[in-house]
Amino acid sequence: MLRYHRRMATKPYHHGDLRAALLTAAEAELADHGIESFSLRQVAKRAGVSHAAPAHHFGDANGLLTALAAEGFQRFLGAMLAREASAAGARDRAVAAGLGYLDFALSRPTLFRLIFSSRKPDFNKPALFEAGDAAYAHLVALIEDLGGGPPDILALWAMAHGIADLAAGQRLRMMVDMSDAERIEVIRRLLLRVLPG
Amino acid sequence: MLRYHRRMATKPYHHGDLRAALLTAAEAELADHGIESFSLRQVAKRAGVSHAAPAHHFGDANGLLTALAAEGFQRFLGAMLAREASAAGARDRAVAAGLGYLDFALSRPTLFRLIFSSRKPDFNKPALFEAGDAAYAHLVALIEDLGGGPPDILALWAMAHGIADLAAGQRLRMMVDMSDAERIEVIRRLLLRVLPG
DNA sequence: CTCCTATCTTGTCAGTGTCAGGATAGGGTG
DNA sequence: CACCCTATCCTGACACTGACAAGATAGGAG
Repeated sequence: MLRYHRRMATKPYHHGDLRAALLTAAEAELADHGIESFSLRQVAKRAGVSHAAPAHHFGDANGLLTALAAEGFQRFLGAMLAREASAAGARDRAVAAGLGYLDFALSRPTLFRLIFSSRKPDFNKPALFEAGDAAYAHLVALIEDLGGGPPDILALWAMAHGIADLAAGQRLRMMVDMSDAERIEVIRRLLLRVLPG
Repeated sequence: MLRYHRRMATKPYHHGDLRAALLTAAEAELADHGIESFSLRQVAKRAGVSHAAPAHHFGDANGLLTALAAEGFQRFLGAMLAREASAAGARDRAVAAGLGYLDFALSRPTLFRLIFSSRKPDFNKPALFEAGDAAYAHLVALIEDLGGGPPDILALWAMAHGIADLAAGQRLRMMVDMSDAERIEVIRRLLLRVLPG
């Protein structure tokens, strides 16, 4: 009884929404230390919970990263859709998607790496597979609206991904010196090079 | 004396060329388990040496990966040059470089990831910085031979890198079904889209 | 032959992921 | 209301990891 009241005064035994809290903590840890130094215990500590608490919600560390990757793919698609909202016509929409692709890579580089360059997430897990598939399906739809085929899909995807991945890795020194408007204009022209028609 | 002879019968105390042996062992470990599960002790075990032996040659784990990345960049440049050897003209040479870019990513995906998508290597270290710079300088030279400028450099680099990174991550299902000749022809056309002129 | 330095080993420490077993909360059943 | 049942969370333990300190060994310089 006494222990009960002392606990209630400080912190409840049951978190309430630990799963979501762990996901946000994991993303923060990922952004701070990178995927390669990712620590499950640090995530638990950041969420204010014991080191074994995540196991019940995600199984193991890869399970957490798999769930985070699935959520990341949704936000990745959201970043593209956000840019497309202010686009007129199929051609402009495809370009906007490419800009959204880059937006995501720049604003959340480690999440971008988790999604595209990590072996940790399990892509056989339905939640992640479907999230990734939805993003790809959207890309396909964009090209089909332009009357393009498989080679055009690959062209747009590779160009957008190449720019995004190099930018996420800070390999494009030439771009940090440019203003937002300049950068957008350069990327726009690059994407227009590879679009069909 | 007795211990001495027993040692010589099995394994010498001094390795002879441990530094090189550790680099090859590290690359093998990297290919087997990926960067994110890379273990310095496993590398030492594979090289048949104690777990603290690498420290003397590379300082810490990141030091080993930095040295490996520098060597990787040289082989990366070598892969491009190998393709360019059988090319006629500046235009064909730029396309060949892109094919070599992909060759490297497909034959050594984890080394490719170490070079372009990892935080572990220290790019301030001269050996690595210069190796990476040499590869970039070669790319610049290829475009300048074509009379292109900075946007054209970015265009070729982003397209080649996008294809290579997606392929290294096994994201291009459409390409595994194709023959080598088909794949080369598709990539060639993609690269020609972004070259100037 | 002696010493000196580079090289490699052994031993130890804190930190990590995962598993087993125990504690707690809250809801459903009698 | 009393009971228990399940999901949730914690504590403790184990093997593994990277890093450091101190000792052992080899081979060359003097």
